[in-house]
Amino acid sequence: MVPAPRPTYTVIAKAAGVSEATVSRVLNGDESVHPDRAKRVLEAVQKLGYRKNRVASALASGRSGLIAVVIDDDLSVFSDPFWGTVTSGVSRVLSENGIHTVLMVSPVGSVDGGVAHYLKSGEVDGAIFFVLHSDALVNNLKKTGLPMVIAGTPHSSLDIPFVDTDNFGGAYAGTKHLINQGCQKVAIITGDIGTTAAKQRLDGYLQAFRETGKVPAKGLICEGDYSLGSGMEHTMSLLEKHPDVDGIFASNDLMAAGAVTVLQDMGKKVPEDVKVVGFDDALIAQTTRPALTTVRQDVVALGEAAASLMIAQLNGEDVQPIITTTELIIRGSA
Amino acid sequence: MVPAPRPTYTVIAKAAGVSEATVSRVLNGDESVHPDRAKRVLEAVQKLGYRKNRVASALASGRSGLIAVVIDDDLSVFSDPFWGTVTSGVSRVLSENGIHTVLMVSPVGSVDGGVAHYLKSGEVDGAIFFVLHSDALVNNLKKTGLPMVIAGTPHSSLDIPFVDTDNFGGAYAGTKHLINQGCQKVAIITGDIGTTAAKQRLDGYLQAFRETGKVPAKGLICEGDYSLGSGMEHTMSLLEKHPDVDGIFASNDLMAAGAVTVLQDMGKKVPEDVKVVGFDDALIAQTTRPALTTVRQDVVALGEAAASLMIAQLNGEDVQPIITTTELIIRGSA
DNA sequence: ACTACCCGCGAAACCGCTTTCACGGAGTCT
DNA sequence: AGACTCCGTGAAAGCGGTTTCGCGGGTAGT
Repeated sequence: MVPAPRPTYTVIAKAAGVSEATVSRVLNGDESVHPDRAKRVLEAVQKLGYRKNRVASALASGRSGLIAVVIDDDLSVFSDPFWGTVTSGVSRVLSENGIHTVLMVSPVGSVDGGVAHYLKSGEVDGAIFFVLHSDALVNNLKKTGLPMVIAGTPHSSLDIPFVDTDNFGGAYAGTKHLINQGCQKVAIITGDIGTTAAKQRLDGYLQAFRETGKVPAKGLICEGDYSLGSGMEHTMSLLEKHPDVDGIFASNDLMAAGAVTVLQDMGKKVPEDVKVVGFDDALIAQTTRPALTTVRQDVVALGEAAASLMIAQLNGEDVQPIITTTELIIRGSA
Repeated sequence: MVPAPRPTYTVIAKAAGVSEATVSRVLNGDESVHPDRAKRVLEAVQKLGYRKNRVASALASGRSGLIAVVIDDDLSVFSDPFWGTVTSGVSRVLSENGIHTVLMVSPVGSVDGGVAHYLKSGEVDGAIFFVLHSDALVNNLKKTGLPMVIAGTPHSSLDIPFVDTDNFGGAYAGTKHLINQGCQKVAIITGDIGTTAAKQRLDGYLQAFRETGKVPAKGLICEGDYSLGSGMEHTMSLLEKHPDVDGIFASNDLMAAGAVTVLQDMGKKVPEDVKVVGFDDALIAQTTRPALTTVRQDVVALGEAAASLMIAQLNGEDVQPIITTTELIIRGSA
């Protein structure tokens, strides 16, 4: 069976007794059409069940109604619920504005790869980047005038709008909490230090540390990579080199969970002997025993902020970076 | 700065000394063009850095090069790493085939909602559905001839290709393992029973149970919803009503993790007093103590299978449903 | 050598919508 | 009353490809 042929402007125009140009005006919210005619058009649209062909519309207008969400990585990032959640926040806000989300999960290595081509091809009206490993592409793309938003803080200081969690403040608060609870020797297990978020969290830790008047001993700063395994390994070597560690700030909950597990395996009690603070308030924070004290970030809000920054740009508005606040959630681990 | 205007067929045709029609033929792999001319075209394309405008191409050919991934739900589903992983598998395979993925995260309630309109509008060449709560839309869409793939088993028997994990077999194996380990009273915490996967897993459990010659006591079947919280609650009430439960099969790892946590909080030892088996082999399965014995499903493969089924359909091939196998991963919890 | 056929290729129509441009009529100004 | 603006509107020219159609020349058949 042949799918029912969809009506076109020609049909609507005829039915409403106006020209196609007028139909277009009405359908695009041009105020200058006489209300009576507009009404006739709308009725015809209604009656004939007309729906605009977005492809044709895109070709003629140069606006595709599509925004790319580019995740600079492979499967591993996306299997992290974090980005899934951000993405769905983005998708929801955009679709409320009649824009669809095109997903691109791929390493964005070169300025000349497939993703770059696609973004330059004008097929999308803008791009939102997650987990940028390098600013090269974004920097290059800036010249094309493509509206962009970066989720996470860019490495270099580009004047491209971005949204990010207050990593510094969150880490500061988390570390401060450990200190306030009486910890004398607080270590940090950082995330992948190639990411700005990890650096910022480290800075927050250092800041809190400095305020105590002490200098963080070497060896208290362990460079992890956000994985469960790295949380475990670093905790283990930490206990060897610094058996008197009594506080660990982990840059995410997964590593914090790893830390708790190892600590307990090594006979340390949490939080009595060693206190642990995580970051994210992921689900896992609730399943460890004791449950994790952690720095909560509002992930959905992050996605929504990214989307709204994009919408604002598409509307030609000036935009400022958005930093979302964190909240210290106190549970059993510290 | 104005973005460099991209060359069009007109330019390429002129440069290669052929007609636009020939350029189109060459670029679409029409064999009938003389090799020499084809070569000239290709050289011109190369030299001028030509890239086809997919929008124009879509309008003229009626093929958009876009596949929709429709997730019939709100944010909650996508925050589950499971679907994020499937999605990235889909996205990768599709993009290898020059197709982009449009993401739609939205309840697909009606046959007449926004998502339905979009899918009917011809903007996408096909649709892949996740977490279908109802077959209504799919059934309706079938008439339009839109190629579709369902990830997960459809509720009714539609002849729409689907990909799914062997839920029944996995649950059967998981339950059987509990029984083989000596469990006398095995309960199940199901997933959202509105999903076919949850039903199939329940069936697998029942099958294993029946083979023991016993009938599962009422109250041993707890209707959960895949959330951590429901795993915890059901385990709690289970322990009240059936203190002698010695095995729990949870329909996913999240609930299994909740179960383990609660069991331990209530003073039960896992696996000595109660054994627990999960499903998915999600990351969380490795972070509980003891780590979860669970039924692993290959999530990436599922996404890839869905994508390849779609590609096959687009190529006009006949396709059969794909059921991917599961594997019992034995860890500490059972 | 003459007609019939096939094949590679270009001209031109077309996909469905947007947007420029110019026109006619109403309203304004002198 | 005549000249001038302003405004709503339709005709038509694109947007950048794809595809049909038919032409001209080469091959084959008789």
